[in-house]
Amino acid sequence: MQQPGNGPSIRDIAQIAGVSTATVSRVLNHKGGYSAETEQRVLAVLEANGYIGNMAAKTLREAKSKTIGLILPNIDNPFYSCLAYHIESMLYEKGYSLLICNSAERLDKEVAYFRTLIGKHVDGVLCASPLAGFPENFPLHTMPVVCIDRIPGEERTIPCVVNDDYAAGKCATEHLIRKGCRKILLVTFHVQGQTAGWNQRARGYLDALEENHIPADRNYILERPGREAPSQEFEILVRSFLREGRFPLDGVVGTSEAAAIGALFALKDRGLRVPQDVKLVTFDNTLQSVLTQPGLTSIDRKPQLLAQRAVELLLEMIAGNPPQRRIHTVPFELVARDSSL
Amino acid sequence: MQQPGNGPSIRDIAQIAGVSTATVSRVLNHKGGYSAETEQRVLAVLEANGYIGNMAAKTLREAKSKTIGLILPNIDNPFYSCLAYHIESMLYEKGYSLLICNSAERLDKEVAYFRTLIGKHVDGVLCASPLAGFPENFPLHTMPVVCIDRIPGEERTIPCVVNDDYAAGKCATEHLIRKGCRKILLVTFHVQGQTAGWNQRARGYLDALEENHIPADRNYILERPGREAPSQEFEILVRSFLREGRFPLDGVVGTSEAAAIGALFALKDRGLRVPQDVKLVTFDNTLQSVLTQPGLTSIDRKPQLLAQRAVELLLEMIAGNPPQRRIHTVPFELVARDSSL
DNA sequence: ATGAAAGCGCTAACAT
DNA sequence: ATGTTAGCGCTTTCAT
Repeated sequence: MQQPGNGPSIRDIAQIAGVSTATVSRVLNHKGGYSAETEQRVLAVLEANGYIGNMAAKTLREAKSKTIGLILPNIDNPFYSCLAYHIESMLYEKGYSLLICNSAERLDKEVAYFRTLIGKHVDGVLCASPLAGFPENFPLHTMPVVCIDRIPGEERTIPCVVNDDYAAGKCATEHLIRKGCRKILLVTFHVQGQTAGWNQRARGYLDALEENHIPADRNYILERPGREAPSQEFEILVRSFLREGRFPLDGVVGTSEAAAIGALFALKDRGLRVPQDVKLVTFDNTLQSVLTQPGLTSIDRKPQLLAQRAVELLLEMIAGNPPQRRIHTVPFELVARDSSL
Repeated sequence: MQQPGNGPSIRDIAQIAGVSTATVSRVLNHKGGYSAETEQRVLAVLEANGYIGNMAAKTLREAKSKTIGLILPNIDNPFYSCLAYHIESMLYEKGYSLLICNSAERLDKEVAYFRTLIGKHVDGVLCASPLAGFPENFPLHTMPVVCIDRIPGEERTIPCVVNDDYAAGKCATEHLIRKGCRKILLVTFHVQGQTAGWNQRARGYLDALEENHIPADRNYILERPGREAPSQEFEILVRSFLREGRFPLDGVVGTSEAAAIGALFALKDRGLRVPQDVKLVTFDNTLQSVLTQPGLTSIDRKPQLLAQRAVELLLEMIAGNPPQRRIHTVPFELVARDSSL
């Protein structure tokens, strides 16, 4: 079979340089054990013939591929594309390629991708997904895996890098309370089968209310299934909440940008002014939060830091050093904008 | 060396099933030449032992990897992440994985990635980049390549899928003229060394003016180098244009969302109302165009169609059918919003 | 219908 | 310092 790009193989190079394949291999991998003169000659032949190593052969031999898999629910969501951007950037510097696996929130796709990744001998997997619902006997633990932004169920011992979602939910809610809000709506998504962030954010919301002696009310929690629902879905939810007219409202916490944007559009449509009538806080702080009018006060989850910690952790694991802790927390920051003035 | 996931190899399976590796391979690949009984037995053993094929071995043997490379300037730009989303989705259905290569507009990174892709024996490359400035002798043509959204220089015979950027630039400008604009600013980015879209869009802008007997004025063309400049860069450009105060203005064509958003912010800052004082048209029509106030009239470039045509074309080439035409044009559509009311 | 064996390009253990 | 060679897991040709 052909060499990639129809170029020369290590054997061709060896022949031209008048050495053995072993020597070429040693030079290629800086293993030492050759004279400076030989090195020069081999290097020159390599260069002159445009040698490109056959990674398949190398992977077959060494069982590593210099490739990392990234599983995420939706690359077209600005939060995840930002995460992917930083992950790619860091991995590139370390000589790794990135296989993108868009799970589209489908378990079957996620499982299938994981099998593919194993088959391709990736050196590790970064997973912005809870890994919930995998078959009992699935060989998840035969490879370094780090979860981002999701905490897999306790039965798994997979390390993860997350924000303190409980604290973030509390922080967002307290911000509104500090601004004088008392009737605060929580607009959130709902993901099955995980110890998920949203849950923690909702807990933070509830505790913030309680600590400030504001009675919680089930009617003030709007939930929609699925991580990646478009804002229109949330807009419908909030519209119907407003239509009933039974519930006074002066604040909204959206646990995703889609949730907050949906709420914003519903409020505007209803003639409610933000922030004068209703104040709004959201999560993720992507460019979207800057573009709306008013700009959205948003919990910045520091995607670059999440990416950095996750990559560091994964590379450590690949190097053979198991992580000390299971859960790694990255700080967040509330960025105040006009929506909660 | 180990099998991926420490699972069984084809030899283990053969042994357990009491057949030869050749037979297992034949069953795996539905090649025929075995009894129904044998098939059942092998299939059962495969299943029972959680066999996962070693793609490295297969790739080494067959010189194909069921993997496609995608080179793009910035995965965190909503237009490209949308493109990536659709490409991934279609390729997944066809059994391919996607290697993401974020060139960050750096030629060195692009070249390095291309070498890596060759080494990994990818079956083809999709490239949202002009492939300009590659070394003369670079083995670009040893692999199926399709360009998206960029037309590589004439010296290359690489097929591409694009919009008619000239027509789109003209369309955007004519839309403003039809709305009564006569003093129209073009805010655009500038990419070196290519027969680039922006160029065509600018040409369309100029021709639209000419055909409507509006004199073109070099002062009304604001250019910024680089495909991926943030909106702030364009905002600065437009601010200084407005600050001079020498130029009456009633319309702006931004050839990217960043350009238009920068312009919008600069106009607002200057106290100019959109669309009453100045009307605005942009390109790309991502969610961003919906979020600003007012919503932006935008040229929808149909990223899903671009992705679809590009993937189809590439898969055809991989199947051994060279494309009939070099340039494949995908329609665009102007979506009117409040910014040009 | 099935098996034996060669070989894809590379690395590493074992010569020398 | 350098060469020889086995073998990673797979497909395929050639036997039978």
